[in-house]
Amino acid sequence: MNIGEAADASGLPAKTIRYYEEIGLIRPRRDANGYRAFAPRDVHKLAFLARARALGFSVEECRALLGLYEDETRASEDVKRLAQGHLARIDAKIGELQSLRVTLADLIEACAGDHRPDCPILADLAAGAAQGRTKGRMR
Amino acid sequence: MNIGEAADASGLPAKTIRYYEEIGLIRPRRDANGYRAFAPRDVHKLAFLARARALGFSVEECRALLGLYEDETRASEDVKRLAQGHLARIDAKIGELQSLRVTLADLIEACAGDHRPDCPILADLAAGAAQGRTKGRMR
DNA sequence: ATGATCCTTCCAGTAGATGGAAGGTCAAGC
DNA sequence: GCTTGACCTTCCATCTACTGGAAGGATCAT
Repeated sequence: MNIGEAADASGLPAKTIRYYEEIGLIRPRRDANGYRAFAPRDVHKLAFLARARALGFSVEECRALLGLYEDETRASEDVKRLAQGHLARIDAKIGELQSLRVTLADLIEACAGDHRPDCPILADLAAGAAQGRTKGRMR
Repeated sequence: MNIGEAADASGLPAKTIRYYEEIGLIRPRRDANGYRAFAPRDVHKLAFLARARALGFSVEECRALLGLYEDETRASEDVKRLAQGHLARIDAKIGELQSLRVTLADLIEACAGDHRPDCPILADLAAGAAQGRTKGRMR
């Protein structure tokens, strides 16, 4: 199976597959002509990686997950811990974004959005660094 | 005012300030010795940038915002449009993360997290690429 | 044989900094 | 006057996770 087929089968672009080989996530053997030859097992790993990346795991986390996946003697505890760490980061990110969202939505609402120059958004950016938030929300 | 002071005053690391100069966001003048000399106006711009970046605007959006801020004849409409675009991207990102969060939390909950190798998380990653989701949630 | 479509490697670029090396400058203290 | 240390300067490398493209070899269909 050449890289094109492996790409179709795994859902990853060929470029990405080459990159994953470069960083040592997979090691497909090579045909006599130098072409990469993907065994079903390789394609399976690629699909695993694609799914793990889609769930937001970092490439290094994916490496660890793949290692655990291939280790018959793994403890599910290790997998769970890894996933929990990732979940915690996602939650942190969501919280961060929701906080931004509130501030930004307030500012947008306060802005007339017409042809005049007066703008609470710019006013906040200019003053906000000092401390002022819209609507005087201060801690 | 040297870069160290400007950094303290604006809340941005000196490295970042140099970077912002490099990409043309600010143009502090130079003292005879080659040191950057920050006028209050420069520091104000840096603080503006720090706040805008903290709100998640991209550097290019910050450039545009700074341009609007300095343009007395701006229309608040333009600022608002920019901010609305950013808000939309934040909302999209939040949605994406929340979706990941649900899947991941389900998987984590299903995982015993003990010393045994059986693990629904790995099972999902291995099979998930095909289509299976935990709890058979399919569209 | 020829052209299209594969495949290969290698280099560069993306965003937004950050770290570090090598070296110039300045103010204080002795 | 000289050293020490805290500044400052530039330049280059590194990070994440790819992606784009150039140059060239291999394969396939006609």
